[in-house]
Amino acid sequence: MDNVNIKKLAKELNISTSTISRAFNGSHDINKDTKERILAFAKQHNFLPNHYASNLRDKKTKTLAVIIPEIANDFFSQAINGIEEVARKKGFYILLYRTDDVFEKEVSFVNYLNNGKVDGIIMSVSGEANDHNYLRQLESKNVPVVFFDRVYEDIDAAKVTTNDYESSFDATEHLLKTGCRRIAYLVVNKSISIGQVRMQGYMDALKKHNVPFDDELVIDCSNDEKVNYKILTKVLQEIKPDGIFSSVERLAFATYYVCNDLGIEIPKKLKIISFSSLGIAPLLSPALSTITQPAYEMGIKAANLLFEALEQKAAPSSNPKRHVILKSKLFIRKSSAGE
Amino acid sequence: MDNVNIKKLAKELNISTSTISRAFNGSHDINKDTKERILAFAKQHNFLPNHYASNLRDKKTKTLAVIIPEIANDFFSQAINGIEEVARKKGFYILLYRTDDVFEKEVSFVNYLNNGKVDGIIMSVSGEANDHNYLRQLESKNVPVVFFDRVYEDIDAAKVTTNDYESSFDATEHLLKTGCRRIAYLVVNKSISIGQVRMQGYMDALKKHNVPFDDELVIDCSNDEKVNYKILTKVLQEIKPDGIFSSVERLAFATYYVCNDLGIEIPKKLKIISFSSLGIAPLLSPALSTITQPAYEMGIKAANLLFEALEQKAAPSSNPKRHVILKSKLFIRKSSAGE
DNA sequence: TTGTAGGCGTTATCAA
DNA sequence: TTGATAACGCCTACAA
Repeated sequence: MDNVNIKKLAKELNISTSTISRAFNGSHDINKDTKERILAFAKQHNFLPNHYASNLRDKKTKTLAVIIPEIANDFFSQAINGIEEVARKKGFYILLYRTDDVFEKEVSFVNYLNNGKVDGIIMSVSGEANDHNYLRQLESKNVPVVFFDRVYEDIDAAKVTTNDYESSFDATEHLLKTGCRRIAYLVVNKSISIGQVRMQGYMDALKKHNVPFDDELVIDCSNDEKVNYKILTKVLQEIKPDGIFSSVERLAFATYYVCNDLGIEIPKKLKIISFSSLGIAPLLSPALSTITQPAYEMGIKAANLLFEALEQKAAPSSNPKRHVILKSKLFIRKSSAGE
Repeated sequence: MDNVNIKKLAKELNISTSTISRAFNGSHDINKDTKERILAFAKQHNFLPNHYASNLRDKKTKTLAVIIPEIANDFFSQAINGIEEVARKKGFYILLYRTDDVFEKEVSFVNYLNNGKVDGIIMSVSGEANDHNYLRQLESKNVPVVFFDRVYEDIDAAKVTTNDYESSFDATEHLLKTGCRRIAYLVVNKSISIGQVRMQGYMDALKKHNVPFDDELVIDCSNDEKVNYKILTKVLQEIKPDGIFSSVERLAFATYYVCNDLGIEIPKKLKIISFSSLGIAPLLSPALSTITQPAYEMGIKAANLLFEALEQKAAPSSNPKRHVILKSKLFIRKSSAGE
């Protein structure tokens, strides 16, 4: 009996398809013995109701999409862990998509999802001042979206972020207190909201301490490691900052490499602090000071918000579109130590 | 016009559903103008053929499952990148599942997939001397499986691994040449095949250099960081190895932490080398010597093998079940430097 | 080049 | 407690 389906099973068992269906769907309108007999026989024949057929009937996919800029990154991989955790408990599947920070990929993938492929979407975005209609179309199809970390302000969806402004302010202030006066701000994409918020914290801390803001010290980097290496080499040689506040982990690493090669001592000649979820930051040479976001918890929270929205959809009452802000932690280590 | 489907579209356009279907499936049996008119109208109404309905007809899901022990790990996240890369080009979706190295989760997830949910599976396994019938059932349903890195030898599927034996041999020999005589082998699960192969390389290198194998130096660790910390503290204090060969990145990090706390100097008092895909290994204090597997390439290769199998299924001719072995690279850094 | 119609495998409704 | 049946949305063989 190849390619078992509910009909063949029904024939074999001399029973109707509906009863079999009931056996699999936890219905109580079924005799216990019948149910057991069916499940045993089904197991023996390696049968499970076809997921796609069920979906077609129910319009529930039990699947959610996770769209993120990168996977090989401690922040995002920990966030995925959190999402996975929740999804698993709910019996949901996870569809993963990586945008490489390319806005067009994000758009094209979201558009693909616009056909009932998933029940909901969790994403960390890759664009900013763009046309976000592709997301509004999802709304119109009742596919809830939850943003985490990198969000679009103009889209009315649930959001999970961290207290980026405060953290940036504190980190910058910390560098100032250790004596830095020329603090470079490293960013990958100045224009995205998260880059802007973090920069605002940086600027306000400077202001508070009467250190003039210098445009030259805002270093716009790329996604290409080699390009970043060149940019940073030039910065360290020519602009000569005495402190680095990196809004992205990757750029802190690049700075370490450049310092190694140029023989610049950290923290003696240059102090560094960075947003980073790297677990082994204490093991770096020197140990890296970090602003560490609760990546795992953010994933958990984002998933929970999504499930709230999904359950709302079933029984709408309150507004599940909330903005949750979790706190990052500042870890001061050797890389930004004072004398 | 809410909940657009092919029928409503047909009515609106005064055209049959088949023609619309043709417009979306690259059929050539359709007038160019008609096609354009349909696609334009569909786009305007935000319509895309329902994925689940198409699948039900075609029995093709355009989806593949990736099952791995962990996500927040440089090796696996890079491998996912490779898989994603290939899948994207083929227009496939990726369903991600993490087992946490728990065999039961692997079994239960694979069983869930046994209902036409995916076209194929790529996995790195989490068990060993177990009953693998749950995988054989997939075979019987013609769902191809490709293993990478951690494989089940007894399952006849395509496999992608690295030259673990050689690498382990070389790494151990390297430690011996720098003067180590009491080299501890750190492993998470001795019994899984990859742990065994790596250990064999270790043992054979010892033998070649006439260093007796000491069972006490094989350290079986756990998945819990705290437990590992305790185990390793005890090992370093009581068994006092002069070299560490770690089969898993995580355990090398744990060793670093313990050495920091016990004040054991690396590499002076203890030399370390580890399997690891960590990009910033050179930035550790001291820089970590690594055996680095081509994680990304392994992902690419695994995905390619899977697609070969899928295409075979369509037109069976040769046997796509192959075993590809890629080479790891040894990077000798400060952590295992001689005097 | 286009249209008609049946069926993919499941489940909910209704009737028995 | 069980059974018959229609419908979910799409695609393809066949007819026109």
